[in-house]
Amino acid sequence: MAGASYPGSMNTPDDDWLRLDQQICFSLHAASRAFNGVYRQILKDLGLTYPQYLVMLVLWEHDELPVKKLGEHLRLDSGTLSPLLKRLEAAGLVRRERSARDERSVEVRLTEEGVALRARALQVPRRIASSTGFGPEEVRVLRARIDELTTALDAAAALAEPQGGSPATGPS
Amino acid sequence: MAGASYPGSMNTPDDDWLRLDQQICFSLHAASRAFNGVYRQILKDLGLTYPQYLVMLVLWEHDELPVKKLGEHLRLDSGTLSPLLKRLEAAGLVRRERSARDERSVEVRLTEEGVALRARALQVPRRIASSTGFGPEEVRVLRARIDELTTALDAAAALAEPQGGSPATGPS
DNA sequence: CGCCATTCAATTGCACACAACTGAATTGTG
DNA sequence: CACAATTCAGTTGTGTGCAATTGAATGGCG
Repeated sequence: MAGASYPGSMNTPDDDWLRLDQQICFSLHAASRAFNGVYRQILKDLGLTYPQYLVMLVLWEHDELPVKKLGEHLRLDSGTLSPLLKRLEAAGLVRRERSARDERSVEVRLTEEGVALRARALQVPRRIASSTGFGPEEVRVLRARIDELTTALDAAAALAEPQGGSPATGPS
Repeated sequence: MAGASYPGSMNTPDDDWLRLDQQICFSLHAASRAFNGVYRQILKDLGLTYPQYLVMLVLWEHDELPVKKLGEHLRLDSGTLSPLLKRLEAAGLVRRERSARDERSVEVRLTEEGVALRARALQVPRRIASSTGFGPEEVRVLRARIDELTTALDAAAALAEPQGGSPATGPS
């Protein structure tokens, strides 16, 4: 237990880090929820939640996909996707059927209704964009920056977690 | 097909917006969860979740605060904070007591244990920062950009939602 | 062929987030 | 003072998100 002594330290004190930390992690947290809130309002017309919309975006591009692949696109696991997909199925937007070739896998496929919904969804991005006041180019730049962050964070998480890698810093 | 062309307009077509929308909203969603994942690992030692950590950050700065004020700092409502605070209380980190001056209000106050936890939390921001690989300046720039986004989104949500202020009724 | 590890989706348990509502306390108004 | 509107924390219900487990199906290996 290192007794911290710091009163006159010239290094960035831990206290300041704690404040800075609050700002970046809180900023992203708040931004995510703000986005969620705007999407919630706009998607209400379509009867979709924000994560359900994300799933539909993927399906509109792929039309048919096993749950596993869907999870890879969205970085979500079956614990999240299974109940979500059941709701989409109950809403009549998708159909789920076990693959004939591999009985473990479940194929998710759009219904006609699900395909048709895309036409109404085409307005969503424009309404979102006008909410942000950002242009296409600004959006692109910001997205690239955020993706860098995500990539770095995922890499760090992968180093700390799995059975293969032993963290040098044990919990003590 | 849906290839509606806008003769004289260089506007981004709906299809492109949909694709771009997929990327930006997914990016932010993924980044938020990636952050959550990294914090989860680091905070496990402290016995805190990420939102609980955010609450503690505020309390370490204010020491005593009514639930309402806490919610304003974090943009969270009592539906989220009440159970969260009960868990922090069960963990012995905070105490909740009805205000004497206003019986509607509940004052949240750190216990000695809660205050003491701050010393262990001082390492967290450094570990997060190293996970991102971003320097302080990069973090500042990105944060500013994200905050712009949040501000714009909140403003848009406020216009669309409230009871009195329908867009038509809005002040010109 | 039989056995075992792996791969899937689904389920369970816990913790947010948020809308909608409840109920108690306070404030504003006459 | 009485009464209605407002403020505040708490509760309920729905929908993620994730860790851990379950159970069926598959593939590899001898």
